[in-house]
Amino acid sequence: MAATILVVEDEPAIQELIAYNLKQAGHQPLRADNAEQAMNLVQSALPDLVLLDWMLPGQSGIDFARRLRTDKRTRTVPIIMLTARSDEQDKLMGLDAGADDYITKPFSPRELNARIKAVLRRRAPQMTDDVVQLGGLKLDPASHRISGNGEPVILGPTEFRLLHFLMTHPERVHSRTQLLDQVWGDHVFVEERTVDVHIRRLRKALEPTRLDRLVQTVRGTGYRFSAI
Amino acid sequence: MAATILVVEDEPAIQELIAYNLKQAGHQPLRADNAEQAMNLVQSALPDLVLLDWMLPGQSGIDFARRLRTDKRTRTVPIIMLTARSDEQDKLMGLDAGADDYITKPFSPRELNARIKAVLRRRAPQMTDDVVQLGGLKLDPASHRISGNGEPVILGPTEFRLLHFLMTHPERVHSRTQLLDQVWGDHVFVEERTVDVHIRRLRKALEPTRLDRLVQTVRGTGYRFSAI
DNA sequence: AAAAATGGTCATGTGGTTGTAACATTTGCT
DNA sequence: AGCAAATGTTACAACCACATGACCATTTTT
Repeated sequence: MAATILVVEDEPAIQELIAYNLKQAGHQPLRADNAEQAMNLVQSALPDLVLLDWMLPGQSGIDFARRLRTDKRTRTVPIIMLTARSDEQDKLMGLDAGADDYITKPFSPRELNARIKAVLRRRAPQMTDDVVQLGGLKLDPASHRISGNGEPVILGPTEFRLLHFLMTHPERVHSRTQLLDQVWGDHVFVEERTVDVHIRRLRKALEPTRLDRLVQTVRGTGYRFSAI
Repeated sequence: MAATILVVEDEPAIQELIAYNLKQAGHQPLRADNAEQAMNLVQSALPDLVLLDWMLPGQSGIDFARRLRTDKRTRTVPIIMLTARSDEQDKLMGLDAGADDYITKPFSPRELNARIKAVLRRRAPQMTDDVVQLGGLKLDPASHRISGNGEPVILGPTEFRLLHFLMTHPERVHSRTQLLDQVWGDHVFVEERTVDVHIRRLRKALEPTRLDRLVQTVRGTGYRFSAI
């Protein structure tokens, strides 16, 4: 897991409860009481997921969701709406505003965690700690171990994240820019060609297991992980 | 086990019965008839678990649970709700207020003990008295003794708790923050690097048995206990 | 009260990690 | 074939994370 999750909730008790549960589940909660505060936090550090209360003082939750969806940088951040009403209309509006899921209060911590995991699995699988097994390679985020054809593979931190992302998004080409955004993170200023170097290091580490062939170059476009 | 368990129950007969059973199971019961009394007890000595009656005179059980969850110091204390109703709605609200489990009256001592053990194990496996044996290391919480390959290992209190946590959560990387939360307690303000020092002390104590290799560094992420 | 144990912080050294540049090689195209 | 663009490969310097020992304050034991 270990995702950074922004909680936008004006009720202190509920905010506290949610933050506590997120921490227990291994996430890192960021808190905001209103949309403006949330916007500032998003500006400085892009969260991996947003838990957004429907009813907020000032700008409403839906408006905030729409703003997130408008900006290119924040467009892909998953959003889960928290709502007190179980009204179908609200659900539709929330989903229309770009929410990935919504939870009706009151909800149990168990349900919250389940939905967060589901959304992350769908939108950012490299954030979960599910074991990824593909083409003879096995990557276990929890124990931070990799094995290829049974043999252990040793990687540096960056190569580990890179491989994890590639394995959770296989059979599709990623441009260098996309890889920088996803693996290095937002707000990082690094040369594009640096990706090449890390791809090289990754391949080199995989060579002993002959699994370096899984990391493929697509000339003019980027790189791809393919088990086929 | 040997946990300190706070029983909040207004019915004297039931309180007595529960306290007796807890004592039989090796726990140390603290008793309170109402929320205020319970709050005082919690203030003076933090229990390892709270058994909380749903129906209380004055402040209700749920409110008390919420108060426990709000205060930083008591946030992590597991709560088991005792309820006469078997209503599904109540179950959800109890969990929402932060309860870890609930038992419907009437219940058998056996069921109570099972749930207590389960909650303690789930919430904090390192709190139970079960002997942990892994990779040639044997840690006995009850006698507070450790042996590596048959030879006794002497540890300070913090190193003991650290090793206990690591051994009950093996094959998985823990960040310094997680270790501080789990081993030191999350209301403590300590430098992250302090973890390094205690890892060092733990390793040093394990060196004579050559078992220090079980405590592994995962650069950029944290530490891992691995018997593999 | 003295002695010992414990716990947290800091300074320092070391080795791993990272980004970049420079050069080599491959690829696609005319 | 010859050329230009894209990618592979290597070397390296700066940086960062970790290990380690020392130190001091505090607590516990004697």
